[in-house]
Amino acid sequence: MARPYEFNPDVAIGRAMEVFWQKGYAGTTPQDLLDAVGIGKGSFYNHFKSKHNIFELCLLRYRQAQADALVQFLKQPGPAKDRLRKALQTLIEFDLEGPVRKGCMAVNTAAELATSDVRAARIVGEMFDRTESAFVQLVENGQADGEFRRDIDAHALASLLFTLILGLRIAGLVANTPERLERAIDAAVRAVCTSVNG
Amino acid sequence: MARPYEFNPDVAIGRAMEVFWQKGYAGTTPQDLLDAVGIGKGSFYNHFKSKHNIFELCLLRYRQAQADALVQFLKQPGPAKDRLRKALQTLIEFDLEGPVRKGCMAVNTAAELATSDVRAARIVGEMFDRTESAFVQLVENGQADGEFRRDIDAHALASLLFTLILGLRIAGLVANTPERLERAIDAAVRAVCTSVNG
DNA sequence: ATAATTGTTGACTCATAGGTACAGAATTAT
DNA sequence: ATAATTCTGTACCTATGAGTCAACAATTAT
Repeated sequence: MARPYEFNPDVAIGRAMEVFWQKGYAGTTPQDLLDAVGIGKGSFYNHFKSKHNIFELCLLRYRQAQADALVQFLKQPGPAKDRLRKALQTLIEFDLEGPVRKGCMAVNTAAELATSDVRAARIVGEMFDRTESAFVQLVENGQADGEFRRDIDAHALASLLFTLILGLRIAGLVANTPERLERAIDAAVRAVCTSVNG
Repeated sequence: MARPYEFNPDVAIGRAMEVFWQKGYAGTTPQDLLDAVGIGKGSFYNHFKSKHNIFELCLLRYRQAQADALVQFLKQPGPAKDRLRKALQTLIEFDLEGPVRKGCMAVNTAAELATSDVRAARIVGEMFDRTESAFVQLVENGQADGEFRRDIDAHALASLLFTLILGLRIAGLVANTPERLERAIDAAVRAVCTSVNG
């Protein structure tokens, strides 16, 4: 019973997300968003209320997409150790592909806004919690199969691996070559898994 | 042969550094800096040229201070394993103390500016390189003494530990409790060191 | 066809970002 | 005392940030 949207809000959020992801919150201007989304200022503020509001929507979208991707990844068949290595390897390949290093939007947001934006910090914190939980699963699987060492608590190993990922994503932002990242991954997998020789 | 400064530029840089550290580059306004430094606009731009220029000075100052602190720390006597654990523990205590979570200025800068500011990225990248090198030393010591496992290359272990630190500093930004961080530290130390029972 | 409702456009606003320019103050050399 | 030099405070400037508002367009209910 009214005029319909001329744009798809979901698509708009996806486009805006890319901008925030690359430029950060403070670094993104309304004009950036208008250009990316391709609508006028009136429409923009009519639908999204404020810069901060659309930012939250973008962050939630990012979290959702990442959670899905991770679950998807962990569903794969095969030994836990292989899945771990593959996950980490895929991650740094993603982070290092292309000329522009966006890193992880959640990590970037933590660095920029954790101090000042309680709502953003909460969203990121919950995402971190969920992600770590997914790793607990992986580790428990790996321990059950004897691939991961059992002398260290599964939660502790998961925290280690998850925290390592956060570090990888920061390191990837300034890395010129993948070497450091690959060294870290290699050491992590070897340090966390039992050594099987053949 | 001219009017002397009415302020100490070194002190000014230290104050400005605190502001950038907490609010980020884009999030810091000229007014923030003037308030923190306590000088007028004319003086400010006369001495520091531009916001970006003083930011670089702050980042270099931060790097210097951190490098000194780390070297200082690694000079301490005692087993490498203890120094490692103490270093990590001290780090998260620093990051979690007080109500405001500033994190690490280099990490925050990487997250905010690595994409867009080549000069800042270089400074941060060099700082990362130096820090990792310091860890190589520690690991080699530890391996020589039989405290650290020798089946993983010292450089790889150092990369792992250094990357973990980056992750700890991100995780600390949104952590409500130190538990996750302590779990990660505990797992890391145990995964990297040989187990000595008694 | 018209009313009611909601989307769209673009002009407009106010404050601030990020600096510049310049007049005046403090110092040293002479 | 004065000149030369450099610092300091303040007014000023332009562009943009972030958003509001009013007129107009498109749709559905009746």
